[in-house]
Amino acid sequence: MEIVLKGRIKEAVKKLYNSEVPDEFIQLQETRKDFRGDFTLVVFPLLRYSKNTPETTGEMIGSYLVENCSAVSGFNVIKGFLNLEISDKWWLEFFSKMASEQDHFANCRVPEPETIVVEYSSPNTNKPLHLGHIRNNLLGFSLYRLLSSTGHKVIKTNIVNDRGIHICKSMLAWQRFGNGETPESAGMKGDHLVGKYYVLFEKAYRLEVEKLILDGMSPAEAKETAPIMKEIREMLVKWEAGDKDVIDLWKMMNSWVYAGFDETYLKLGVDFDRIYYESQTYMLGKELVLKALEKDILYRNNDSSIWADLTSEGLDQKLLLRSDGTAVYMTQDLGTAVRRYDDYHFNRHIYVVGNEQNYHFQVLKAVLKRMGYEWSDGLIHFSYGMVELPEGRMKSREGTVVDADDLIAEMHETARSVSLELGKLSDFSDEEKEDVFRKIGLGALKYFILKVDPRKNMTFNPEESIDFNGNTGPFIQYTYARIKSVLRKASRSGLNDDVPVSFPFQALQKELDLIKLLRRFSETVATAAHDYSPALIANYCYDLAREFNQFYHDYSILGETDTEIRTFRLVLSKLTSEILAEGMWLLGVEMPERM
RNA sequence: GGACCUGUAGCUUAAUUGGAUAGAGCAUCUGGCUACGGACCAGAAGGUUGGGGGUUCGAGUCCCUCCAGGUUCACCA
Repeated sequence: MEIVLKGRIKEAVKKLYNSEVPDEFIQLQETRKDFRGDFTLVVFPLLRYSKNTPETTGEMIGSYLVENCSAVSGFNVIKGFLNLEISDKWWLEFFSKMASEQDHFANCRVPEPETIVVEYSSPNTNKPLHLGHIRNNLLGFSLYRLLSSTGHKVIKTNIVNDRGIHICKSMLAWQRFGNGETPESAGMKGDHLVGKYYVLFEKAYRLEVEKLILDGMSPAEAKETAPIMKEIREMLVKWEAGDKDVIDLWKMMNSWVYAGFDETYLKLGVDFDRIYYESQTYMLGKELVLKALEKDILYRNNDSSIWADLTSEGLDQKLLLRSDGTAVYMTQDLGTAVRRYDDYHFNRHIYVVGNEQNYHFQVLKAVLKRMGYEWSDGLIHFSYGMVELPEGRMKSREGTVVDADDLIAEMHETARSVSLELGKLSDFSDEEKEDVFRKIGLGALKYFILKVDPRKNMTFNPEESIDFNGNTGPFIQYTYARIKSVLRKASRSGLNDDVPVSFPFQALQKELDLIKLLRRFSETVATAAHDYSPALIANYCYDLAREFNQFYHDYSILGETDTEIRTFRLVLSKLTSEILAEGMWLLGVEMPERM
């Protein structure tokens, strides 16, 4: 519609003022609710062609459109805004077409699909997933659905940080305090068990440091010389040397963690096409660095560590290999990027990683570019804000981390108690009930996280449980369930909800509002995919659910005696439920048929 | 100190990317269930968009400058 209107407006300016207007001067937008009309043309940019007042220019273009464009039924001009009214007939025809389409994403497909790698999750194998990971996973997964819905080929990947000194910590603590404990014997999820030993290590380490300080050592020196720290370093050296005992222990404990992660991923409803392990890419990174050194892209320091000088790009010196020749974080990320390009030849590579690593990704791009990889322009850091608690950042050492599994369980529990209090689902079996509670609890959590601008830090207050009223996932799920209920009742009564070819009656305001909102779906999906913004989808779904609720309260659906009007309302309801489900699907939220 | 990000009602937040009177939810107050589901709807109250300048027909949005907060600048990952 917009395209047609824009063309006509161009035509109008040409006829009326004998000038060609560039596209960006034709600013067409949806009319605000408080004004009469459907689309609004901002006439200010056109004044240079009309050489007239905004009001007169608006009047002239408006009259032209009413005469020459059948869809435009009227207009009004307020200040410099030309509000165009689209005929009900046009809206109803549009609605019929949309309701009969099988694939609601058809209109948002991009003309040239790309291959896009999305990396998300990126856990460490020394502790369980927490609330920050939940945000990461939900954003990553939703980006995948958004981008693939617009026609791109998207590969979901994960990079597992499975090597390094932090991993050795839980291994050592398990050796020392574990007595052969396993997830089975402890009755714990594997990742939680390993996390427990990580905490035990930190405790033991702190004790040793405190003792040394008491003996008169400086804090810095104490941290360096604590015996347990020494053991850790020895263990890391053994790991890198491939010592059988250490490697076996590492493999065993990692397998526990992976089993635990898999369980959490399954509960969250996210998955991956390909998992990369740092332990398998850091060697490639080392090779790349050494090769670049030969080409004088990098330089070697006196102590034989290797650095990149990025001062000409406005960045600092960056270490790429330690003096002892071992790899750092950046080294392995260089290796991972190159390997992924070899694997997929992506057009874009999106890293879903917290904003604390903004600098890291600037450097990563710059170094790859310098090494001659032109595709590094396609690396995108999707940077999101931290999840904080009311008292500040989550600190694993202080035990203030909100555990992912615990939170999911709590949401499920809250959904259960709210539902039971409302007396719902009394005819459901226990399993059916639990499944619905799970969907609602998870829906509340996902929506709560995805509806906010990813760039912003968000605070999560564990004391106040996530709302189920207002702008929330359950509100949208509820609206969906209610529509489904109406449709069930209609089909039991043998009422028709097929798409009629035309609606020969005058539609009411709320009905038109709903149709207008439905029309915006494909446009919203396209924009959200382009801007990497699941929040846009979330807010759209909320608007739609709200609009439907108003419509629902104002007008009878099943009680309407005129067959055509009732059919129309049934189809309208059905289409709304489909679009709601599609939108929430993009966010990874499941919709219960009843709740 | 350098770089980057954020600041909108008491709280959580939106604003079609520079458009009209800044829009919602929570909390507070008022009204509405014999209609197809009240996890709802309607209404009231709540704002100097952190402050100040600038750009123009027009600024929450762009530029400058302060203020506040966060992140980062590691031979941690």
